[in-house]
Amino acid sequence: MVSIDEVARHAGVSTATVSRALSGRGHVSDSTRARVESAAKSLGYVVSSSASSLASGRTRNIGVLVPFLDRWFFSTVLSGTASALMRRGYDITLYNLTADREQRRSVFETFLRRQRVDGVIAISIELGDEETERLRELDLPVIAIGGPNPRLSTLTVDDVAVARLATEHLVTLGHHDIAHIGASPEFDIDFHIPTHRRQGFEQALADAGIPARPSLYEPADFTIEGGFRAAKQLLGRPGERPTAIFAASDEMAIGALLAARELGYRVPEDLSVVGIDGHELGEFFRLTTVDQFPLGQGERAADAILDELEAKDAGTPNGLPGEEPRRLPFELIVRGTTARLDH
Amino acid sequence: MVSIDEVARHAGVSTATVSRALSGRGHVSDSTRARVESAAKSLGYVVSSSASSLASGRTRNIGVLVPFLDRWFFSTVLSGTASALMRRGYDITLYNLTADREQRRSVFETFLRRQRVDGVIAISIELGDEETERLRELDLPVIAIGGPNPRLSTLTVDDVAVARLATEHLVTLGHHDIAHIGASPEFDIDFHIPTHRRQGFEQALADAGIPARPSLYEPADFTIEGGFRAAKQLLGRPGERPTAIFAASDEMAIGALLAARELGYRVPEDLSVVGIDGHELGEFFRLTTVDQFPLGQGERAADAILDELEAKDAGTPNGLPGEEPRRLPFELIVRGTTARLDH
DNA sequence: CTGAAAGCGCTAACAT
DNA sequence: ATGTTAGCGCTTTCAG
Repeated sequence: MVSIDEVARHAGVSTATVSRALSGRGHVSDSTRARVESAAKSLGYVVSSSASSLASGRTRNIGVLVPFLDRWFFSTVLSGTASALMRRGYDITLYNLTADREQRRSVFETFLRRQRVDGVIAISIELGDEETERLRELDLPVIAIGGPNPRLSTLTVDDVAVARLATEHLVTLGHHDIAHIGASPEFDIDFHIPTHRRQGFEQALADAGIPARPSLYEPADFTIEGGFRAAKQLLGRPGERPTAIFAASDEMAIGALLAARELGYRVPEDLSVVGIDGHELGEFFRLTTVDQFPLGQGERAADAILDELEAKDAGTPNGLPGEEPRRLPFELIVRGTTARLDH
Repeated sequence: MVSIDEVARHAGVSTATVSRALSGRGHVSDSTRARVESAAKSLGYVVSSSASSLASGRTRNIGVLVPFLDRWFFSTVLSGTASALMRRGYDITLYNLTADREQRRSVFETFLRRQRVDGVIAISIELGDEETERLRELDLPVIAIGGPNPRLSTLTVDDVAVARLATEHLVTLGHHDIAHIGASPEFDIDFHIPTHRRQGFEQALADAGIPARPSLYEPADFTIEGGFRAAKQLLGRPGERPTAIFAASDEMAIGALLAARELGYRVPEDLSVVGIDGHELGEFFRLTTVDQFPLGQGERAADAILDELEAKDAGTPNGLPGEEPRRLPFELIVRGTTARLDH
């Protein structure tokens, strides 16, 4: 591998000048810079990241924590993050937090402490107090998508408001008998999103003066299959039948659509269905949803952390932890699975 | 950040001994090792990756190239790779090759040359000659999933055989009028998988003495929506109608299933459908498919590269490039979308 | 089995 | 604007 002295020799300058010319830190005359750059290019020189990191303390690398790699939502956010980071010349090292507690611990106690990264982005991770503390001890910029977590900088979408919006849409269309597919009321309180979405659903009903009916709740696990099963229950059992279904994720909404179709219900004539997320399949299924722009979330997190890094570098730190959570946008997308209730 | 001398001081030994005790390279008495380990643990010491890499030339980090992050197949392979690497203490830095040619170039010319990784795994990337050459110049172990590429170590599934197997299944069930959804014959030859699958399909038909019929080919783009559209064409237009559909991916097969249902065909009574891949939704849709175990592919690639690294380290390099491509397993999974043709 | 010391390849004062 | 030089925090001979 060609090293910096070789470039220096070819350009007829010192290694310090090569470093300055190539990194853009410190002044170098235009003519020397040109000479250095051409020498570097012709030799195929690229700065060694470990040598540079060791000397400068900067790695040009961001650690990204994800809970799942193979689920649409997370991989889409990650995709946004990856492209934004790469655009700005940063590498990304990926930490996939698995169910294995021991392995998860090791990410916080070992992997992240190798001084391999300049900052950390945590994508929709439900962080324990200890984990949050480990992150803070890193003394690195951290951006969490999700939360809000008062001890970290967060980008968060207001899940209560999102669910309220979806439900209000149904109410506006005249629906009263609206079922809920998502977290059961006694759901694990560690995982907040499903609970928030249920709360938003209930708020919208309450605002409209519609009493909640336990028989219209059906728990499911956020997959297509889970939504399918839940909808089968809701639509198949005798007694009160909903005219609309609120599904706490698009995947479950799609499952519900499939179930309705299989039972012979026409959507949206006999049944309206609304989801949440902005899933890529939503368009195909003509699904009405509240889009939360996951790709954009990933990009924003990347930009936020790089901005913080640059500000820190320039000596004007912004984005202190503990600040107000930054709010992420969302939008109701009305497509073909919801319609006015026929009287 | 606590450094190695602190640990050395606490344990009452030299930094060299700390290094040896913690890395396991070179001999250290059991009692010293124990003292060092406890000092390290109590101080929360973790080796600095840049310092260690600079001194040793080893990074404990593998670069992973993927063409898409947000498509099921690739993110599943990646998931397998990530968990296997993490299990063995390796970090993974992710390079998402986008459509942007310039950015793609920069991955090969710059990002990968930063000496940040000990090896590279390329997941289903169609590498150009120049790119292959850049990879070889890195002088690092490289494993490509896909190919085969005679200039690289590859793990490849025999796509021709896979498609043949799926088609033979249909033939065995008595089908003659079998449609093909996938690459059109004049498809971009740069991207091999769709073409291989079409060839396997044709071989199976030829073996069974069934002439290929152009009207039973419908091109599609490997998405659910693409499969849906293609199946609508095949099943909706007047003239000869297939009794079975071979879809070159599970996603297209699922689209075809949905289209069939919408047109009122019963599956498998009126129409058999087979896919390829082993998609997570296959079970839900009762889809007959040829599974290629993407999670396992990712794990195998990780294990292969780590084995190569260890062998190299131990001075017994194996897995030279140019070797025979290692074959990946696949298996016909017969579920509910295929049945014997009714006469 | 352990310690001393010489780098690994770069960056960042400090000079000039 | 550029060069000199002292590290950055480890690993690895080389001695002992």
